[in-house]
Amino acid sequence: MEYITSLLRDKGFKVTPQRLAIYKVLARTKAHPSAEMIFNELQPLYPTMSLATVYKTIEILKEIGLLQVLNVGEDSFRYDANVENHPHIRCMVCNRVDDLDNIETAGFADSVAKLTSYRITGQQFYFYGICPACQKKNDK
Amino acid sequence: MEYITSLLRDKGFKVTPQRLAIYKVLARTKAHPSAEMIFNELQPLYPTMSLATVYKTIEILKEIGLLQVLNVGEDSFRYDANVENHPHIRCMVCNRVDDLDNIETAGFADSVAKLTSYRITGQQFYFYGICPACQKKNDK
DNA sequence: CTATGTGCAAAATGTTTGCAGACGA
DNA sequence: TCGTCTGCAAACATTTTGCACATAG
Repeated sequence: MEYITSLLRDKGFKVTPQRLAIYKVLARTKAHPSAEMIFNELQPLYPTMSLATVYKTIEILKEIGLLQVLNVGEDSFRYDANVENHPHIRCMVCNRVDDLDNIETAGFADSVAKLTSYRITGQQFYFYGICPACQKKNDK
Repeated sequence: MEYITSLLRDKGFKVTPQRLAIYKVLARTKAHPSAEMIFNELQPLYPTMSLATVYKTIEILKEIGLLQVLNVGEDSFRYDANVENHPHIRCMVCNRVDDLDNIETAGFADSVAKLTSYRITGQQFYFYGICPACQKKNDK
């Protein structure tokens, strides 16, 4: 948490309560919230904050490497303060998005580079399915 | 191409010139076009076709399993008439999207299922980088 | 002939932008 | 104090919807 403060300053951005609050929401959760989810969560504490501020802050956090952007096939983007490369899985019923740690995905980039002559800069692995909770609901 | 005709009819959809034309565009290309790209390509031949028709047709083609939807991190979706599961790679400079055949991605789903208790229904692997052509341009 | 499809325009959704006043350094 | 940031409203881009007319079967 002190990290974001000095990182913002180092990169020439000002440290504001809004920016800290938005990052704190992301850092605390594993729910991979969208901009609107972040906005809603902050409403009680920061009733005057606008969605535009959320988007502008996300842009900065992405730029300084404090979050990564996810595209799980919804209309909106989701954000993850865990910037390490790891796969994600979305429940197509309740739309929750979970991390998949413990899945080995390194090594792909090299073979892709050899196969295509692309210079690889990133990767995202997404899985889709039905989460345990939604499976139970449907069984009833 | 005769396949789509009978498939549409079997599923209770009517066969129209627009639907055939849209599918033909998708079936012929490996460029993974967006709705607007499809629309633009059909403009000369079908000047009265509307974007709404493109979207409605895409919805049907997805439903009957003739296309898959891609999310390569852009604001719009892209579509692929190759419905087999295969990874994709996007050039972050020119935004072209290429197929990655010859990359083994099966086997993941099983270990994900075991690890998470999700019932897996699909997966998408995306790579990001710079394509050979754009690398050359930048070197100059 | 009838039900479904098309094309238009309007609406809905998610995101971005411009700008006046607020505030961090 | 000065330059950046916030919050608002308007603009934008993509996709969806409602409806009158057209058309496949």
